[in-house]
Amino acid sequence: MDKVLGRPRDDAAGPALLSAARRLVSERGYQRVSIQNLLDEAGVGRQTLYRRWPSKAELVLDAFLDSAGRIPAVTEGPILEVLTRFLTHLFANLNEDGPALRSLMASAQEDAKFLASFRERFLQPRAKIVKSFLEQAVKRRELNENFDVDTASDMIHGAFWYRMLLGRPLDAAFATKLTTAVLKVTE
Amino acid sequence: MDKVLGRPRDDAAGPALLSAARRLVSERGYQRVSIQNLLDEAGVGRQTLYRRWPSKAELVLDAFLDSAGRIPAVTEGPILEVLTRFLTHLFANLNEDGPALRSLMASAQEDAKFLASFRERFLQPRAKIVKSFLEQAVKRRELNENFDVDTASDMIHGAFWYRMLLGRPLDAAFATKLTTAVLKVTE
Amino acid sequence: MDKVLGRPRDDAAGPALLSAARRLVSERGYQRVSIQNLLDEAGVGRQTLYRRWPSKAELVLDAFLDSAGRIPAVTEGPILEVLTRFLTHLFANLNEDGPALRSLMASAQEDAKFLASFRERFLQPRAKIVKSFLEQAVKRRELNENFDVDTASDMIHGAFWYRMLLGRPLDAAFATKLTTAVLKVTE
Amino acid sequence: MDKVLGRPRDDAAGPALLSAARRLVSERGYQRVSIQNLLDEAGVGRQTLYRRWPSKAELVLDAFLDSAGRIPAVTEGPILEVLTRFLTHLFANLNEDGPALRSLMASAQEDAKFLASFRERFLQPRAKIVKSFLEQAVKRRELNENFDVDTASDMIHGAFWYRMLLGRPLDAAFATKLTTAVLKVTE
DNA sequence: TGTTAAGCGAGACGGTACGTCGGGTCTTGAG
DNA sequence: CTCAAGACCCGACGTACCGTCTCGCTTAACA
Repeated sequence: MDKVLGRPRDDAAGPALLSAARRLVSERGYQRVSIQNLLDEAGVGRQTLYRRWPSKAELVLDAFLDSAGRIPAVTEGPILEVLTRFLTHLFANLNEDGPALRSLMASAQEDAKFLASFRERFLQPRAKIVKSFLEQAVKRRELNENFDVDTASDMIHGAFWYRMLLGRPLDAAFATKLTTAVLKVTE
Repeated sequence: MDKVLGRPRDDAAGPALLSAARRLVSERGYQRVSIQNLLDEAGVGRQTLYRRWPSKAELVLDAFLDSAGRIPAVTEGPILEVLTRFLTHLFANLNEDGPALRSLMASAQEDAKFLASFRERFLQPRAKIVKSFLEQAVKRRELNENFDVDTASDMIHGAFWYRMLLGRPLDAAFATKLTTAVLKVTE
Repeated sequence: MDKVLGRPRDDAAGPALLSAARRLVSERGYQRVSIQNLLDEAGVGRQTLYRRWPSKAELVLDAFLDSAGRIPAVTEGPILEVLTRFLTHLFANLNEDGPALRSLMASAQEDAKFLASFRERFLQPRAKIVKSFLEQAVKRRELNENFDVDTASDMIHGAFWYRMLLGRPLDAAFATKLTTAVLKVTE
Repeated sequence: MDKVLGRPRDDAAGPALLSAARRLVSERGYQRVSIQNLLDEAGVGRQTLYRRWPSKAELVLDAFLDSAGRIPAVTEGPILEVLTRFLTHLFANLNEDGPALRSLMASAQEDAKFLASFRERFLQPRAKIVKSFLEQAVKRRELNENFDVDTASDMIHGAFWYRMLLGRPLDAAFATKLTTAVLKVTE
């Protein structure tokens, strides 16, 4: 099974492209990195990239996919603390990756296929974490059973993306204000 | 004192470009409209555009600037109604202009100067309307005096931009949910 | 050696451009043919032209390089006849290619590098033919051994270019007058 | 008659443009001087130029018209001397004006109307001088009565233009060689 | 003295061409 | 079948000129 004819794929090529993407996009910004730049940096041929990703956007998405992904999703403690801690860590990571994420969101606006990828692979997983926090809090009666988890999630992610896209700072203070405001809803 | 040397600019050229931009971008989408398309549609020379706007993005921003700007900012009635009414109208207008606005937000992510324009000329004026609603409600004790107007505004605009950028629907139902959630804060 | 990395150049593209250049320049004249016209006619991309030639002038030079090059350089017979026959054929060919050659000479006046190309690749080879005729005639004592071959060549080519650049006719009659005058020098 | 309504033309504007043309074209070369450069240099409006000349080429032609025009057409002495003296002076003047004249000849190749001007106003007058030398020499039996004045003139001017257009030197030595060769014809 | 009309500098106008750049596809020979 | 290399077609971009036009002002001759 799994007959593999011909020369096997170079296992190093993919990672080389991912790290090239991370490095160059962090340095210069998404738009100012051309595909040729990535190929040169990774020492890789053109087709080798297109064999693995359909576009620059998808490659860069993969390169930054684990951004803010290693956030310790500690569930213990009151929901206010849990959420604030999560957002604080999230925001801290954005100092580095924020610019790339903004560019990815921008690319998604002109390419429906990429928007779908971006939602499914990046945004929804992060939304689910927040929703699960809230759902657990509802379950253990910390939040009212009528609490609108979906809208709350939209408001949290919306507010943070909105500020990020506008180039406004995201810090611990804002994390606190945000969670406080969202959770007050059920007070 | 406002020296007016040389042939005066053609008063019709600017509007012609603006309406060309509005028309073409609405039809085909921002990315699929080239500068040449705009020139042809407006019947105008290349320099005439570059004399007035530094980029396609700035022109299109101007073209869609009054989008959702004619929304009846009626202040009367309870804040919940006022805000819901405002957002419902706003969302209704976005069926037409939404795609263009998404493209403008995207352009702003790769061009700091344009982001500044976009914030000052488009986003902030709209944010001010919402904030003034909330401030008036605070003043007349409809909302608690500790109500965090700024964060509430970020959550409202954030949630709506977030949904729009993700291609999710913006309708009256969401307007209601959103205002309800935000205002519950002071209950 | 002669490393051949990457996709080889399309052997058809160059000839397609050359024949497009020949066809269009002959029809409309050099100035009225844009680079885009050539690309469209040849069914070729922009870079494909710029990869092969640095300018329109160089391409057109190549296209007309063999113009008047297939002239039967028959050496037999008295020098007067040889030269007259050569010039008559040369002039006959210029009905078609004259306009292009005039444009090339014009282009050469504003571009030193192109002038060098034009001299080396077009003018000097043609000058050599005439000089060799005269040198052979000197060698076989048909012309005086003091005969100034270089100046004679300048006068012949000068007279013909001068008339051509001035839009005056070049016919068999002029060929005869010219050779007669030049050769009388040693009578 | 000659009713002159309206503001009279500024007598200084024409000369200002002529001298601007002379100065700039001598410095940078014809092609690298734009019409705007000429206007700026002359401190003159666009329409003021176009009211006087139909094109840059015509203006520059006027600017360099008297080039080599002040050559002392001394008729005395043997034709060889007369002609050599004339050409030597002519060539001496070309060190300065040669580049401009080459550009004018180039412009004439793409513009039939300008070619006519250039012939009539520049080339023919100079050709006439040479022809009159030769005709006088024929009249006084210094040259054979069958001497082909027209062809000789073409060869002289042709040879000198040819060398000039090819960027080859024009000096007293060449003047001598040229006249010697041409006049040998009747020996 | 006031009117008329052309000239003036300035600069905007519609066009056209240019050379560069980037994107995604295709095609070599080598591995 | 993959690899690096690099050619292919396409099309957008911003710049630079060109020759025409239009503004408010100036300069005379005419009324």
